[in-house]
Amino acid sequence: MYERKIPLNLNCGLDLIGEVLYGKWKMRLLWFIEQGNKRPSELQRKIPDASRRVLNMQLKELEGHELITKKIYPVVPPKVEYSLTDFGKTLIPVIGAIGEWGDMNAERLQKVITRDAR
Amino acid sequence: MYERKIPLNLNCGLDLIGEVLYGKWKMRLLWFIEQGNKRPSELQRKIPDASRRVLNMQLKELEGHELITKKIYPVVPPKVEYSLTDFGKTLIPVIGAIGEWGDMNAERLQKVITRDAR
DNA sequence: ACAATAGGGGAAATATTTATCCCTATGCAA
DNA sequence: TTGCATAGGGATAAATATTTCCCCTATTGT
Repeated sequence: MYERKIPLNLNCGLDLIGEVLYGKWKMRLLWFIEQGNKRPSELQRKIPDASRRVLNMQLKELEGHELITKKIYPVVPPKVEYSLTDFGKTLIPVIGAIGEWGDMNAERLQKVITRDAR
Repeated sequence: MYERKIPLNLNCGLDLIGEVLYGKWKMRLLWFIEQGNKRPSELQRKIPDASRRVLNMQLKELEGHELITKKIYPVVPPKVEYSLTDFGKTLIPVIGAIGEWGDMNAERLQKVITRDAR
């Protein structure tokens, strides 16, 4: 995959959750899966700004971290469905809280983010 | 600073909060500032794994996003104190929830993260 | 024969983020 | 007088993340 040069920090809860939740699209993936968008193509439509490749990679990582499971139906054309694990489900309220704060403060955030153009 | 090539996504709450909270150390910075560690050197001691440079940069971004304020005392040697803004304070419960989930699931997270060595 | 569908992945190029190194300045203590 | 603490920043290198491009699977329909 990729050999890390800088050791992971796994000291506190924030470090740990960061390891499984960093990745530009991971929270959205979990969120949309929870909402019933189980198939890869659905997820890709929900998140059109992400490249297909990266969604696959992040899905695989989420699976490796036991937050989702992948079910492959042996049919043609292929059919795949992702679901949250029980573990993954416990993360939904947290993601909900995060998104809610963002929504509640959307205007102000828009302003401060676009101000310094970055 | 840095000229972005890929446009920002600012569609939903998750995008927005991501813009202000991504950055390896930002959540910890906010957290520690809230705990009363106001001076840069204190923060650096609290987060020894981060390079000094990056902490400064991320602090500056947090300031630009109106989550913290910076007070410079005109003394020598220099003294600087950061504080959360009212806006920043509203983020603390969210960060708390995130860290708490990480702490609660620390063992399991340790396991799944280190398993695939990355 | 060929396109369309649905899912996936290797390799290389880009983008972005962090780290490293070196330099500024002042006052105090050993 | 050297060293340390305090705060900060430029330049550059390295690490990591994401995107782009192209290819592969197998079947069904035209």
